[in-house]
Amino acid sequence: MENNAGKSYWLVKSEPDVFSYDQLVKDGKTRWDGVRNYQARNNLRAMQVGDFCLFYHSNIGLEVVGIARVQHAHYPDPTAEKGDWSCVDLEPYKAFKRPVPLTEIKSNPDLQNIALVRNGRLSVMPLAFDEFSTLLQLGDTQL
DNA sequence: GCCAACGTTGGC
DNA sequence: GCCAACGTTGGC
Repeated sequence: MENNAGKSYWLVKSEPDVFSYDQLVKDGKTRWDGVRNYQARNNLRAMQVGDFCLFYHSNIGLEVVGIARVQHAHYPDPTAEKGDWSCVDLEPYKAFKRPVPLTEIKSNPDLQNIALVRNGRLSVMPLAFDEFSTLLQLGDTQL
């Protein structure tokens, strides 16, 4: 494995009927825009190029389906007509061999602190390295 | 389709 | 600065 020192780990949500992980793979890259929540925005602003970002399907699927990577650090969100909003660019990194359902995350004692469990509404959230690793294991996937 | 949780707005 | 009302998100 390459040297991952200093990297941060994240999880982003997307409704797959709006934008799925498969679509990200097809497109090769996407602008993660439209975030209108300060906490989520601040998380976007903390992302650095090369950070890993788990991709969760909300509403439909309810599972973590893959890994994306920050391809471009934050810049002003061009879709924002007013206000101080940011976006980043993400690229696909690797699909999970096995999607990890929310039910499994909720029942795993090591994953009780992530915002997916604690605050169901936050769309961009940090993950501790241990949480990231646990999710990768559950997804039968390695970096 | 319902509703709980959360964030934002606006009156006072 | 408080808090009620409202809108949105997202699981169920």
